[in-house]
Amino acid sequence: MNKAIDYENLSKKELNKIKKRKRLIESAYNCFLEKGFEKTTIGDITDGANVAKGTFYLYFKDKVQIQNVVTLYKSYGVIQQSLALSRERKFDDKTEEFIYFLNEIINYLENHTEMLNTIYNNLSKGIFNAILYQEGYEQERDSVNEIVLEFSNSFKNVIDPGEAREVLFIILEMVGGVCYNSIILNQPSNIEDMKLVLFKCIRKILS
Amino acid sequence: MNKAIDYENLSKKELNKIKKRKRLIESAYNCFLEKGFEKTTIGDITDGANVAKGTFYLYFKDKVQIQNVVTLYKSYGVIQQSLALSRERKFDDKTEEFIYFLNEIINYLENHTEMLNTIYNNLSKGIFNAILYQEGYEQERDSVNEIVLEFSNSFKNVIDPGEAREVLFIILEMVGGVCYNSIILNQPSNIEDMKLVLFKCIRKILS
Amino acid sequence: MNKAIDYENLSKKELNKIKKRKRLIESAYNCFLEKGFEKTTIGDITDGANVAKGTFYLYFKDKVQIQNVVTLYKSYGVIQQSLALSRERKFDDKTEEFIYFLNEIINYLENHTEMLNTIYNNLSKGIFNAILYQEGYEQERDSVNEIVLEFSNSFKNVIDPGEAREVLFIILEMVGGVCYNSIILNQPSNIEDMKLVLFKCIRKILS
Amino acid sequence: MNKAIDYENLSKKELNKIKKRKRLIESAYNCFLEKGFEKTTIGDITDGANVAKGTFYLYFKDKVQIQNVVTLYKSYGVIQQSLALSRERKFDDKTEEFIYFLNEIINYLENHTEMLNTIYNNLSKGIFNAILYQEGYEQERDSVNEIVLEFSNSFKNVIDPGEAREVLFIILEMVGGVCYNSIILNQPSNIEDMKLVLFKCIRKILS
DNA sequence: TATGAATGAGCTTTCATTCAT
DNA sequence: TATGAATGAAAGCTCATTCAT
Repeated sequence: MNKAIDYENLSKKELNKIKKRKRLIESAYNCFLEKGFEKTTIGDITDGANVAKGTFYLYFKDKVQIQNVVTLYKSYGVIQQSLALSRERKFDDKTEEFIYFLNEIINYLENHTEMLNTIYNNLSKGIFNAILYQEGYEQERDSVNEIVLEFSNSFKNVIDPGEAREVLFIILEMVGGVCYNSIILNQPSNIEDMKLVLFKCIRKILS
Repeated sequence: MNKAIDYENLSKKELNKIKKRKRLIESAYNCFLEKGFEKTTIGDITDGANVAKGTFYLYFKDKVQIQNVVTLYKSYGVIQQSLALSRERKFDDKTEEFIYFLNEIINYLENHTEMLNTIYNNLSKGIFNAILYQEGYEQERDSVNEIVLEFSNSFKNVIDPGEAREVLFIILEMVGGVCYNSIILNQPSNIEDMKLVLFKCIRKILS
Repeated sequence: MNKAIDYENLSKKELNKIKKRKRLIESAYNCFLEKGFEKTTIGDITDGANVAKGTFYLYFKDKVQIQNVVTLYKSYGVIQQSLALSRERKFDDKTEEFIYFLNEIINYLENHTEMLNTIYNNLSKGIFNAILYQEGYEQERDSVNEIVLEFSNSFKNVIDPGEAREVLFIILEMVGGVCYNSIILNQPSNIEDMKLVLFKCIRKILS
Repeated sequence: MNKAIDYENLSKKELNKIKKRKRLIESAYNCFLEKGFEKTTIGDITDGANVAKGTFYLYFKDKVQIQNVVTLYKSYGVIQQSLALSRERKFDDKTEEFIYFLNEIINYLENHTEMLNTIYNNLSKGIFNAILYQEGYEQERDSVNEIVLEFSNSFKNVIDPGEAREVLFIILEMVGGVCYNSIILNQPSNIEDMKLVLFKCIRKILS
């Protein structure tokens, strides 16, 4: 069982907390999209989530933390979706499945530049980096661990399981950096050209 | 005489005001680059310009106005520089000189994406649009008028001088829009491809 | 039951809020009397009420709003007091009781010209007019509604209950206008002469 | 010669200063009537007088001083006008002429309650009191001295010329106080009743 | 846990007053 | 004298954060 959170054994109370946290994250995401990070007040977020202002601080330290979580949360959504699509295809080769999975992430971001502009102009703060290892991101860390485990298992023959986590993060950081610079800034060149090189590198890493 | 402001006949006092205004604009530009628009306070701007807080309001109505002026000001800088480069080349053909001038603007923006990201993600608010005709932008308007005059003279045989201003603004708005969407968003395609089409259109307008 | 606010069923917290609001109103009243409206700062009001400056804005939108409420509040006090005195007399005739009530209001204002000068030179803004129907005056509106109800019941035989509110306000506006002009400006003549005519009119309305 | 200021021997420059001062006073008067004392800024006053802001401080110490001067100035205007009317009548009896003069002042104030409400709710600060003897009111003092001199001459048989000034001021203060309280506050009774008593007192003083 | 009233630091803005020219 | 640019104290108002209930 690789579920980090065993939803079936959670009490009603605990489920309620998780739901409330999710409502806060969704509300924050909508507010950030609508009015931007600075113009969004804690009151806006709690109003949108239908909770009292004080409740916010039971779930998040401050506005910066929920911004990070929103980024992580939305990143995680993209990754989950891309993962599902790659599994559907029932690849024989794990490497090709993984490349397909990365390609789906990139496609998604290409088609959702509004995410790259509002939330993901902090893409480097997202799932791909060190925030995860700080306090206050326990729940997100659990979610990410599932993916790490799957990656580790898939490539246990080529990647030392003790280093699988690091390799995955290096790869995702590469993807994230390339997406932001290429899609948003067109630097150093367009995303199609970048993908060719990127995937060549990744294939080498996984061989 | 196409100088809008006759700097040589200005009193010391008037020169001082222009300098102080420039200091405020430069300070605001630096602050916006460093901390972003929202995080920048009026105090930050006046500190950086070495003037008292109240002084800000002698020159600008509020933070939004100085942001617009910063954009205009920096735009104007780019345009001046591009204009100088195109003159240096001593073109025989006015159209080719103008195209070269536009190309230099585009090159500059390609190489200064930080400007496109901080100031110029409001490119449409810049030199290319209607803010100029509102109150509070008198000085900027003067600067822009010089360029309009030169354009009008260069193409008086093909463009009705009474419409020269409008034509120039249409062209600059085309350039501005293309730069923002192509360089920043890579939409609809990369800037090299866009330039070919863009210049073809402009040549037709000026023939 | 004609109590708009059921004080007995209020939680301690709600009672506290009502008390705090009252303290702010009393403090504002004292400040306005002492230093006048313009010279009074929000800080003066909150200092006098022993609360933090920010707290003011939990109860009132701005200084103009609390001024209106002070006027309403003090008006309401006068009306309550006059109402009590008229009930004490145990009139058989409702009209005479009502005239007596109005007379008490006028007597009070004659003897408290300082109120007419500080607060009530905006008498027309007081209980007698449309502010009550704007947002932000909910609590005052409740208080006034009690009086309307009593009036409506007393004269249900001569005044259509659906119009009782309007009739009462017309009468009070007459009284307010007459008091201000006659007591303060002695226009068109002194208050004793005015009262005779005024009460004659009102008796006709209620017959 | 009872002219305090010899206008014919003034240089053009000095006349100009007097005119400028008058413009400031008139502008202040208009502003105070329009927006009230507090809401009026020094800038409003100097704009209305067509002078620079700094110029204000060459003529007046601050806003309070010009308010006093406006009061004095306007008071002086009323007194001059009333004086002219009383002279026109060519009374034989100096006392009756003086009473007539006072009556004209009162009539004027009755018919210009807007002055009593804006400027003259500080009537006691006006011509009738001690401000005159402070610094910064030299020009106004000169104007008042003319009137004192005339009064002193008229009643030199009944009033010790060394006390004439004081007696006149006592009488004017009586008149001022009565006007304000009776016209504005209707206290202790209406102005017609008050006048009878007032004039009886004054006749005794001058007999 | 959840609430929302209370707080006060910190921001924007105004304007009386000064002072170099 | 006259000017008006410059100042900075002081006001209004917002909002992240705390804490008693």
